[in-house]
Amino acid sequence: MLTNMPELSRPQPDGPEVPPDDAAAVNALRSAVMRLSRRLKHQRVDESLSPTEMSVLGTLARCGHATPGELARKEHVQPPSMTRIVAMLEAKGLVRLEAHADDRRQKVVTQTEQAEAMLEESRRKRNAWLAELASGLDEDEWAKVRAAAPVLEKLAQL
Amino acid sequence: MLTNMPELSRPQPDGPEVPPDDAAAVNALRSAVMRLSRRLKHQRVDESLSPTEMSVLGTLARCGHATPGELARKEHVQPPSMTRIVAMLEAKGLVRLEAHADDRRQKVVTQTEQAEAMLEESRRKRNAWLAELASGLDEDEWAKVRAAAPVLEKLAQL
DNA sequence: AAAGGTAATGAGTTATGCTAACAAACATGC
DNA sequence: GCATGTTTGTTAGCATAACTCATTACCTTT
Repeated sequence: MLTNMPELSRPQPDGPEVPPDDAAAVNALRSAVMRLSRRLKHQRVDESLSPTEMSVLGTLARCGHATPGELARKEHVQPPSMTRIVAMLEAKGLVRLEAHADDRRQKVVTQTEQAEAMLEESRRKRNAWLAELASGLDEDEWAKVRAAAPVLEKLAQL
Repeated sequence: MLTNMPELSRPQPDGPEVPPDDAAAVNALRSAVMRLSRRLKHQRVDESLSPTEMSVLGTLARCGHATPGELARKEHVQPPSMTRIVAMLEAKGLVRLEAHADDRRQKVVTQTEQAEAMLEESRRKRNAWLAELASGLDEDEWAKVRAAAPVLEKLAQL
């Protein structure tokens, strides 16, 4: 079923033709992403933290620090939304805002130790949720998800 | 639940609860799903149709017809939300509501030809988007996504 | 020094889900 | 046959979290 592999990575898209297999894949992907995102909303560690706020903390954990504008671009959110999110996180003591060294317009957001602890708890809860979901998949299916996860993350950043 | 897990921990059985690989995978998956869902919102064919409404149309295209309650369960949405969505779709002429044959409480939702045409245009636009995204992935990466897409769809339904 | 561009923010609006309460149609007890 | 409880869909009201537009502060270029 997955033996044939159409060539997607040709540099120039010399036609809007897309193999039907890929059309079905993107169809399934879109539907699954929308429904999964809805369910993920209910899987919060802290009820007072929205999924995007959690995602920002995750990004900060990876990047170390970032300006609000950078965060907005990474999360695909408009700058005003990020302003509110950062303000909320600061009010909860999860991030710290400092002045930018070179540009006083910008600010630098860094996570606090409290955020690190919360992320650890979040990982535990996500793992529990994962274990429950994984019981509905066989090993082969889960292997496919695991292989695709980093690619999906890259996809979300493109 | 953890005991119900299939053999997820292959080579290193000494992990704490969940193998680190899987923890990283679910981490990446969660982040990617949230961000992708946000981007998908901006990839609408018809600006006046929300992602969930599009998803309902897709479900109808697969199932042929369904009652509002069935749709609510499939989309993981509460019945009142589905009522509003169906009403919106009917107002736009994309679905038709008929009386249920056996149970006069229920209604049957079917898509119209107009919806079929819109879905076709939607596929074209999604394919264009896919082609653009695919240019950022190499062939191997895309193959992983394609293999995982059906599994993700199953995951969303569990 | 002035003009224009960029970063962050404030205010107000919109979108989209939820819960609670309700009406109509079915199912089951006597 | 009728009363009682259950299921289905709906209505109303509300909460959240995003958006757009406008404003302020700061940088950059001329």
